[in-house]
Amino acid sequence: MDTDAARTRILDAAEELFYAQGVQAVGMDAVRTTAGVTLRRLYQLFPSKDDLVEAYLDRRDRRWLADLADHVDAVAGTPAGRVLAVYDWLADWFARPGFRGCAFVNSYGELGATAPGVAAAARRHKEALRDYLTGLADDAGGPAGTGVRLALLAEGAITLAALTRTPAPAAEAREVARLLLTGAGART
Amino acid sequence: MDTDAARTRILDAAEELFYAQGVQAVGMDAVRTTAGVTLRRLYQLFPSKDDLVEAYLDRRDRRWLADLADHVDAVAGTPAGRVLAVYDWLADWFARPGFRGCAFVNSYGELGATAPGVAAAARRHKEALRDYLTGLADDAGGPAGTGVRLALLAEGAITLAALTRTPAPAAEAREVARLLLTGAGART
DNA sequence: GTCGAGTGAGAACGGTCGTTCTCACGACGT
DNA sequence: ACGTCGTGAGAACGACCGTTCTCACTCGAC
Repeated sequence: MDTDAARTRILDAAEELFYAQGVQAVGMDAVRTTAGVTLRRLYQLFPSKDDLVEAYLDRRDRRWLADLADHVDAVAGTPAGRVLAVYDWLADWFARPGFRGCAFVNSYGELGATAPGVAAAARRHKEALRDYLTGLADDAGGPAGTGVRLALLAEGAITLAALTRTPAPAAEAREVARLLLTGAGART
Repeated sequence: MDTDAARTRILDAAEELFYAQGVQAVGMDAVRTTAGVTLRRLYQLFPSKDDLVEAYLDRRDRRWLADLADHVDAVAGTPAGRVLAVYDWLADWFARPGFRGCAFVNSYGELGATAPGVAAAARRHKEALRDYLTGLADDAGGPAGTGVRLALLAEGAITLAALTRTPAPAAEAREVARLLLTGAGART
């Protein structure tokens, strides 16, 4: 098995286990077993668990935002429709088996106080989401500040969907987002 | 020292340490030292760490909601003003030193997958908040479903305030809440 | 064929954590 | 005064975790 394949398998295993159980609940041995690589190889590619955790978050950040953007781009609707498509995608995500909230929020709560790299990764992720939503809001002609409010709604929906174990918060957030775009102050 | 005083000191220490550093990062020995009780006493009152964690969450749930309700009750305004006071209180909370997001969300991310008691406590807390906000929304004459949307906004604000380390999300959430109460569909 | 470098598999190590045990001491009933 | 029971302080125990080491083995270079 070449290096790239091993890297991918390790990151796949880490993501599956860390997301489902929390970082601290998963030992390096479990990652090794799930990935099917040797412990030596694991430490060659990721010299410490911290490195592996940050690599896991980095890859998930890129993939999550790319998946979201792909879904939005697949919607050939009005700019406002593209904004609402964000919450449809969230609803899909919430309904997927194994959904357990935002990996970054979870990791931040668990490790943010002691691992600066984790805290920074979580911040970067949320900033990227806010910037993306701000772009969509601007395209849709929403009033200034709509982007951060859309992010607020998405964030609340993710957390509440995780805790209540239903995708319903996505629809609620979508409805409020619709109000923000078409309501007082907005040029529809 | 009598039993009640020891209980209080232990819960104070547990809350301070668990909230600041995460549950798994704090050993029972650290709780003992901070509380100034003997290890034997600690285990007499809380037979396992799980018990201590659940007691910590239970007490925090009650106190947090009571503090919020106290602040809302201290506002002698209109019913809609009482709703908005929730977000003013959140802004206060976000600005307090040591603020690190919602203790329940943090604990859920860390332990929810393996500790059913923690997951249940987090769910109960969020349900209680949603019910409280629904009551306020009904008093203010908001349309049906406003309560859960207010909860959505509060949740997003808490998470984003923790990650961005600014109290600004509270003001954003307040503004959207105002829109929900006075905007389309609402009987002002 | 022989040598050497790298690999696979897992044992080993140092540290920490949750929990329990030891043991000397002090308060209290008689 | 004396025995007894509960307490305080901390050592001890078993388990686990992150990380490193050992060692037999494979495979390519000369």
